[in-house]
Amino acid sequence: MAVTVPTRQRILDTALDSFGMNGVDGTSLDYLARRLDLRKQSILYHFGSKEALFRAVVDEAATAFMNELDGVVADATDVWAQVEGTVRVVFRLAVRRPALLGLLREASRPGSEVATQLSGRLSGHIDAAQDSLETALQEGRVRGDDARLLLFSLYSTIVGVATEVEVLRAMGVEPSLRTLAERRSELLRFLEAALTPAI
Amino acid sequence: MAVTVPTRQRILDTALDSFGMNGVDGTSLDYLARRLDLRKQSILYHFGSKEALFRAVVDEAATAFMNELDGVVADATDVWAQVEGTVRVVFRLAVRRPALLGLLREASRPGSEVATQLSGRLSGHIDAAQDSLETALQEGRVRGDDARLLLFSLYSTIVGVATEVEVLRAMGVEPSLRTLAERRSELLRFLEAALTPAI
DNA sequence: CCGAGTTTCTACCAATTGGTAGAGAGACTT
DNA sequence: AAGTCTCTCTACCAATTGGTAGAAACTCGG
Repeated sequence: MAVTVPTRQRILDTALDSFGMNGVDGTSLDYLARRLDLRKQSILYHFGSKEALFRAVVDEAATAFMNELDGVVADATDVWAQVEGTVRVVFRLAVRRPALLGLLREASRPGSEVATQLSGRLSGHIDAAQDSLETALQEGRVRGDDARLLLFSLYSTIVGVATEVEVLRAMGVEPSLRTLAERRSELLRFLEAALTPAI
Repeated sequence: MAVTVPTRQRILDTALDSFGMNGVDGTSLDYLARRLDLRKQSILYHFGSKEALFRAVVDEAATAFMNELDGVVADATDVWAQVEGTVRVVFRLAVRRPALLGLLREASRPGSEVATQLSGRLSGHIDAAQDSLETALQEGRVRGDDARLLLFSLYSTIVGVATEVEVLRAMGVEPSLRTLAERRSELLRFLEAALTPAI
């Protein structure tokens, strides 16, 4: 049986895709409506304005991202397993849902107004990760001083390596499933070295 | 004596600033003209189209970025000194010319058409860095396998930590000169650990 | 079958977009 | 003084932007 997706959800999905791939400014309501085989007024009926639509999409993206991470953190026994899991999740998203990562990039642009909103939605996860990193630091299982800044370095590295495909191309590596896998294992060795305490 | 900057250069500077801070789609020619106290037709006289202006700005940004890096690489005696220098340069830019880093981010967006152009302008530097990293790897002075992928990890980490201010804010760290300095030393320890060969 | 939501539509709108055509101003050469 | 070259201007333009007003379909309980 053909399950019909509610219009509101279809709009959210298509907007997430286009906002993530072409940017918010690079996406017009008319373009979205065309892709959805709708009139833009129907979009405006569901989400009063383009701004409001963007905010809803950011919320959707934050939820999707958290859901992906949730499974990982639940299974993880120690910090290193959490790092490995996060890498796995982010790289899977880079393949299956690049628009999702693109949207996070868009929403976390310096000076972005939705950034605070995004922060709020993710703060729970961030705090949890920070706590477990803090503990590992105190017990000497991980190298480093400041848990927050260490977490920040980890995040920047993982997301950067997974998403900066154009920089990679500039280095003469054509993005593909194989080079992505190589990138991933190189990244894991990199992070392991960065986190392993000096003997 | 008041040195008058040529109009063409003024346009480039203002466009670099606005493209980097608000994005290309978020910058209209009229807005640029207003900031320059000009009519947009004058902008179009100097750079046939907005596309062409963007390409010129990318070129300008690539040159500026390379000039900043040049001094560092020239003085650097070994790989670690190069890394340290690159961190210094990128962090200085994050303070003094955030728009420049913003523009590189804009130009290196996945699927960007100017990305190839940017690559071309930076390929010399990339190759040089890769070579010196390759040598260090072979001599065992640095941990790792693939010089290209290692360089890519390094770049992603450095630029990410220097520019992802909204993510940092999400972690409860308000960006300021002091926290920037802390971020920088944490990053250096992080990178040092990641690059130091196992004993 | 009927009325009340709910949803999507047509018909507009003012403002803004990037871009063209061509006039005029200033400087420099001859 | 005349002509030429460089540059900035006014005057437009068609297309597109996000958004409003209100009519037409739907769906569904009574």
